[in-house]
Amino acid sequence: MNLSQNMQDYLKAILLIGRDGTASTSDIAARLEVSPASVTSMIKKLDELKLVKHESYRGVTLTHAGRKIALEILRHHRLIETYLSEALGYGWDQVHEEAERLEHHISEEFEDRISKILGDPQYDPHGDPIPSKDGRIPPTTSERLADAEREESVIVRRVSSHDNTMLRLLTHHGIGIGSTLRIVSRNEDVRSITVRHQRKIIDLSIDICSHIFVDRYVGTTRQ
Amino acid sequence: MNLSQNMQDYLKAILLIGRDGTASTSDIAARLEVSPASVTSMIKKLDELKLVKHESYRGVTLTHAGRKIALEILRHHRLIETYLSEALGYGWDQVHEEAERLEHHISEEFEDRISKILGDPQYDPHGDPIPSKDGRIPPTTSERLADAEREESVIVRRVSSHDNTMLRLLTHHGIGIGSTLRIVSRNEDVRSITVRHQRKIIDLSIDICSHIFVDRYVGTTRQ
DNA sequence: AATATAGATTAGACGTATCTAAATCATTGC
DNA sequence: GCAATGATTTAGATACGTCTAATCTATATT
Repeated sequence: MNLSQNMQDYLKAILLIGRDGTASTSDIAARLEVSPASVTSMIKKLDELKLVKHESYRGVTLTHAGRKIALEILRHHRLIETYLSEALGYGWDQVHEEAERLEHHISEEFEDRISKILGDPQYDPHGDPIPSKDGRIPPTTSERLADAEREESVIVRRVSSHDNTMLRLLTHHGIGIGSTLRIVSRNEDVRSITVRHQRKIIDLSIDICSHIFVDRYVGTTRQ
Repeated sequence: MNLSQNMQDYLKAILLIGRDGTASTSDIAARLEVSPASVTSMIKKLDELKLVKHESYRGVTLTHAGRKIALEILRHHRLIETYLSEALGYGWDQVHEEAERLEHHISEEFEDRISKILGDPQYDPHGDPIPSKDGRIPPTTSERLADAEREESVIVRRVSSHDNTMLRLLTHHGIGIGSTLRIVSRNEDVRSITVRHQRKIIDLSIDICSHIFVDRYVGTTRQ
């Protein structure tokens, strides 16, 4: 089964859209930055290949075979991001674009070797889970910093954005995966949250906070 | 200037064909395993982009701009091969295919980082020269083991083949880049050369020997 | 229940890269 | 100097992935 890079991208997009397994044409179009018409025609081909199930006007879901391929590409992506970060010294704001291209072109050999060198990591530099070879996805928090209460302490587990500016802003404040933050105040009027991080007081927009996933701090940490 | 992967492959092929700068349609077709007709139509496009100069029925040469791109791709290829070999533990018989795909998809950032990590190497795992960023090609020998005389001693500098079987055969005999060989006899009748390598007597076909480039041994070695 | 609207699909086109078959050119042998 | 041969180019077709414009469907509103 040799799929084009584009087909792989469609499958990955459908996987990542989530919506309890179903993706709409416009979801996919927005994500891949193509027209809805292009999505429809590609969906048709993927349906014929039994990689997705398409119900006209109702959305599309991955079949088992399609999901398997999507997970493999996602694994490639996140392993590559991790490798770029750990082995080549890339910043977490630089890894996405490079991985986006390379994910389609590495061999299984390459995948296995970098995974092994990295110690078979379960999370990438953004805290996103790396699917295992057999398609299992490590657990993740779905609590958003945006929903945290005043006086709470949280640990940053995942930043679900590939927006370089946002990532660099966090880096600038010294905030990364594993950072502990204390919520000083919620400023609903200006749509921001003030946090304390290593003695520094930082004001983060709700927009940013909704991309930051956290564990409530309870004295233990997940490695 | 955003070139398709295919266009890059054509430029690289023209560069590698050598023939004092000129490549014929059939040379390129053979190398890329496409029909001569496909080559003609691609050449036409590259000519319009001023990347090659095409004289109908007479062959094609790279322009300065085209050569620059071809050298960049070649640099990618050989750096990647070197990286796979040095950092990821690939054998020299495994690196070509992987590099062939990846060379089109790495960023300049990636190129720079792996080059630096490797100490800006000048030769890849097969001994082929890695073009520098400014397009210079390190020197190489053009003396073939196939032309060496009885009683001579030589040092293997380059193996100009990506044939896995051939490379594995050499590995099996412990022969690699830098190996010293003594020519025991030339066996013109059976088209082979017998060499001594670390006390072992090895019989190599002329076919293989014509892919092995050597320095005559004069007591000093090139690093 | 009828209609307005948002979303999805179809129709028809374009650009890229490939192919086969047919035609053309260049060279070499006689 | 011409014919034969081999290489090259042209012509016309196919497959892929994209687009815009037009049409159709589902659903929410009144």
